[in-house]
Amino acid sequence: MTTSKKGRTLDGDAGFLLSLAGGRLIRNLNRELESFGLRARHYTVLMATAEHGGLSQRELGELLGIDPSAVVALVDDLQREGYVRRDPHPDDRRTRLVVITDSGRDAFAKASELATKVDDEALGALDEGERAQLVQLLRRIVS
Amino acid sequence: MTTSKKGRTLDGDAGFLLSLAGGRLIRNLNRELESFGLRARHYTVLMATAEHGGLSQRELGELLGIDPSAVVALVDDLQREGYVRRDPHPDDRRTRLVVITDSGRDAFAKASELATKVDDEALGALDEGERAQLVQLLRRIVS
DNA sequence: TATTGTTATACTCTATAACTATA
DNA sequence: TATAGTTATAGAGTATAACAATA
Repeated sequence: MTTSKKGRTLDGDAGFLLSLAGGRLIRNLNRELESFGLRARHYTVLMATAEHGGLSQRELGELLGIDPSAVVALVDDLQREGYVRRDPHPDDRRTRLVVITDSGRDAFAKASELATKVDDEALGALDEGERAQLVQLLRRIVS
Repeated sequence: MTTSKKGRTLDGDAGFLLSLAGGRLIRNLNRELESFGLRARHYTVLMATAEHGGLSQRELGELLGIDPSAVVALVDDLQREGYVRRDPHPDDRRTRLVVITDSGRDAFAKASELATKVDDEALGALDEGERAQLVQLLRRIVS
């Protein structure tokens, strides 16, 4: 077969493989977080606020790849649970800084354990070095 | 700081990075495929049927990580465009084999070029060897 | 009884536009 | 004029349950 209409294959398509793997991890994490009443998206917001104190909602959205309008609903949920606060920005009254609470840190620590379990299951086929390699490659793609 | 409530970080979370990268690639591909009237999902169905002749809808769904009920709508769309046929299974009258048409192969070839462009843009930070390495690692995760 | 394809349905996710209050 | 947050809304994606035809 020497025609040029070869196209691509499932197991060589990086985009397909990335979204297939990512989708699985999100579904599994959602299932684990169900007992918390949270979803994977809430977990990433907690992770971002635990890591960076006092992000604006705009910054949160950019960091996590979430639309600003969606950030509102996520922060609403977390605030209702007492996991984050919305503090006023000292210099700009339009901006609200999202700050994680102590209770939010507790929730994040517990959710992290579940997330680690999910990752370990999904990435079980890789050893430590390969896993670090994967994370490095992904980091360079998304940055 | 020696407390145990460290949790995880955004740039070390494989699940987060995978879904972030996968989401970007899908969005970019959807944008490119818009002129075709197709979405990324349709493209993966074409890819699967181009690669494996005569898959049942059940098999298609498993291969692509799509719910059987969603496969119905995708195949409907592609059949309406003349890109696939639903052939009867020779031995099982419940089953319908999804077969790509010549016109479907043409569409797939063109869509593949767009998908390659999208991948090249998204994975531009990686050289050929690193990209192959990434695909290999992903393949082991999803298999 | 179990399975394939299908329909209906509901819920989540994503994206856009419009509004408000501020800058 | 432009930006941060918000609201409303529509479209896409995902998941479940139920049904008909067939195994």
